[in-house]
Order: sequence, then structure tokens, then C-alpha cells
Amino acid sequence: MTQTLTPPKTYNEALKRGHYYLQTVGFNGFSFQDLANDLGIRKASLHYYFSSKEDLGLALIKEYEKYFNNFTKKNAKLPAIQQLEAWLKYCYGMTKDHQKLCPIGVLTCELNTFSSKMHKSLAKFQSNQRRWAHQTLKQGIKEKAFRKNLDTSWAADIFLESIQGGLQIARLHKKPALFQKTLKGLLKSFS
Amino acid sequence: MTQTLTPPKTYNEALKRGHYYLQTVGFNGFSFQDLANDLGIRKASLHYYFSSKEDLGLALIKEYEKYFNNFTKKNAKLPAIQQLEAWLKYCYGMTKDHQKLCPIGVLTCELNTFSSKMHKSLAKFQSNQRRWAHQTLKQGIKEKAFRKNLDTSWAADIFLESIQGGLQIARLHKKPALFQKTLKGLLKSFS
DNA sequence: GTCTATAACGAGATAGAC
DNA sequence: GTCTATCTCGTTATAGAC
Repeated sequence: MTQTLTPPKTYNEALKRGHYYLQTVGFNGFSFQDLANDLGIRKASLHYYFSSKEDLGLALIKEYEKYFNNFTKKNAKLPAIQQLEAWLKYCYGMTKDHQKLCPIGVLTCELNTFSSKMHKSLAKFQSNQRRWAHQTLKQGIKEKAFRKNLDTSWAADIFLESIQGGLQIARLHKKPALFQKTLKGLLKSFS
Repeated sequence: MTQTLTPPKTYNEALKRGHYYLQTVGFNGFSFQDLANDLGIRKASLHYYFSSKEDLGLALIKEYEKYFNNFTKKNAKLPAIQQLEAWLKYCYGMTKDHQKLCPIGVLTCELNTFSSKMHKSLAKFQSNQRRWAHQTLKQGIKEKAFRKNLDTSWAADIFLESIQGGLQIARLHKKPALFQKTLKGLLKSFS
């Protein structure tokens, strides 16, 4: 009925294309012009939604985190190993979708070109993922999916780091199967 | 005596600073102007050495590979585990040196903004590293440093991918120790 | 081998009309 | 909410003097 109920279509489309570019060419690899072309509007119009590029960057990270939180909530009742496998499946999908990378990996490479606000936002997001991985791995031990003496703190870190690096190497050699093999093997080594 | 014997000081300095920038802000994160400022010359002068930025990029990768080949040759007679540990030590040093990243990781994130020439050069470099890791891991089994049934193909991939991702996460949280812990743990898990 | 000067372009950002 | 128009700046790259 009122304008607050109508969905901000342009805003959402911009975020969607922003995510695409971020994961394929990096945050510094695309411009307002690129987004504007895709949306069929002028780049000046984008400043109505995002006052600056940093503003866009913060919105993109926030959106990623929203998706991630939704994902973990949706799968919270599954056995731990299935939760971790579901995340791997989602990441594996990136290798087939324009060889996208993990956004955290991309942004970390560009980190020194960002403001501290974006830096902090990204670090918080990664800590969030790390907390989930750690807790899920601990749950997996209780469920006997992983060995009792597994160092879950270490496992959480290497799991997330390997996803990042694995997606990057898979892109380099155009070999999605490489990601699959490495990460499945890592999960198996936790047993 | 002749000019071919005098070292091309400017050229080498440019490569050195190029490496620094590549690993701290990415290849697209610095300009000829940055290099020129550091060297105390005009940016136009750099085109005497590098006809284009792509040309500079190719030279930087070639230089990395030269260093790597030298490194492996130098340590070739050490036990396998010491060779791998030496490489980890070198990478760990990056975390303390302006939080540098693995150049392959950085360049892979920016890959879609590069020419196919640079893409191929980078892929070849990574394959070279992968071959070394694989062969060294196999040697480590013979030397009883790693378990007999270790999947060395898998181990080589996860080793290199974790280095990449590990350096990135260490930068994000400004925690060099994180890299150390993850990678030492991985190597130990191969036993 | 380094310089000045300049071309050609694309970036982020803003003012103000509609 | 989207537009035109414009500003300012930084980028790669080239021509030609010294």
C-alpha cells in the first residue's frame, strides 16, 4: 500500500550484480558504471542507494552475512557432518557459477585498499563463520562423526582456509573437481 | 666492463617494489606512479623497462618462479619434512613482513582482469609448486616422516591451498600465529 | 636511461532538473 | 527515483627532447 511495502527492486538488483562482480573480478574490479549498465540506469542513480562505493561494499558484506546466518539456521537441526557437507556443496556450486570465489578470500586480498570500517565488518563476518564451524565440529564429535581427539579449533580454521584457497586454485586450473577432492578429503581426515 | 655487466639497478628495484605492492595491495592495487615515486624517477621512465603493465606482471611472476626454483634447489638434499617446513617458515615470514600474502592467491583473485598470457604464466607457476610439493611428500613417505597410506596427491593440494588461505586469514585478523598453528597442524596430520 | 608533456580514458562523486 | 551535466582525479601509454 505504501512505498515502504514495495520492494526496492533496483537496490536488490544492484546488490545481486555487486555480489557477482565481487566474486568474479573483485571489489576493486568493477565500477558503478558496470552496475548501472547491467541495471539499465545511469551510474549517478546508484548514488541514491549507495552514497559511496564503501557504502556499497558494506551493504554487500552485510548481505553475505545475512545469507550465511540464514543458511546455518536452516540447517541447524541436521547432523553436524551434513551441515558441513551442505556448506561445501554450496561452495562447490561457486566453482560451476562463473568460477566464483569465496568473498572473504577476495576481500582479504584487497584488504589494504579498504577503510577500517570495511575491514572490521569483514573480520566480524569471518569470525561468525569460524564460530559456526567450530561449534559444528564439536557437535560432530558428540555425534561420533569425527574422532574424539580432533582439535576442533584447528579443524575449524583449516576447513575455512582450505575452502578459500581451494576455490582459488580450482579457478586457476579451471578444475571444479579439484575443490571437491580436496575438501571432501579434509572432512574425511577428521574422522 | 661493458654495459651488459652493469646491473640494471632500476629494473631490479622496480621488480622488488612491484613484489611488495603485489603482495600487500594486489597487482591492480598499485600503479606505475607508485613505483616511480619509490624509485625517485618519473613513471614514463618505467616504460623503458616494461612496455605495459602486463609486461611488468609477467616479469614479476617470472621472478617469483625463479626464487621458488632456487629455493627448492637449495634445499633439495634435506629430508622432505625439513624442506616443507622451510617453505612454511618462508611463508610465515610473510605474515610478519607487512602481512604479505601468497602472490598466487592474490593473482588468482584478480585473474579475470588479466590477459590469458598472465593466466597461463600463473597456472604454470602453481603447477610447478604443486609438482614440488607432491614429489617432496612422496619422498617424505619413503623417509618414514609421513604415514604410508597418505594420499600425496591430495596432501599436495591441501598443503598449498591452506598456505594461501591461511595467509589471508592471518592478515584479516592480524594473527600471524594463526597461520603457524594451522599449517604446522596440517603437516603433523600427515604422519 | 630519464625527462617533459600530453593524449585518451575511466573512476568516484555531486548539483540540480524532472 | 532517475536523469543530465560536470568536476576532479588517477590510470596506462606514447612522442619526442635531452
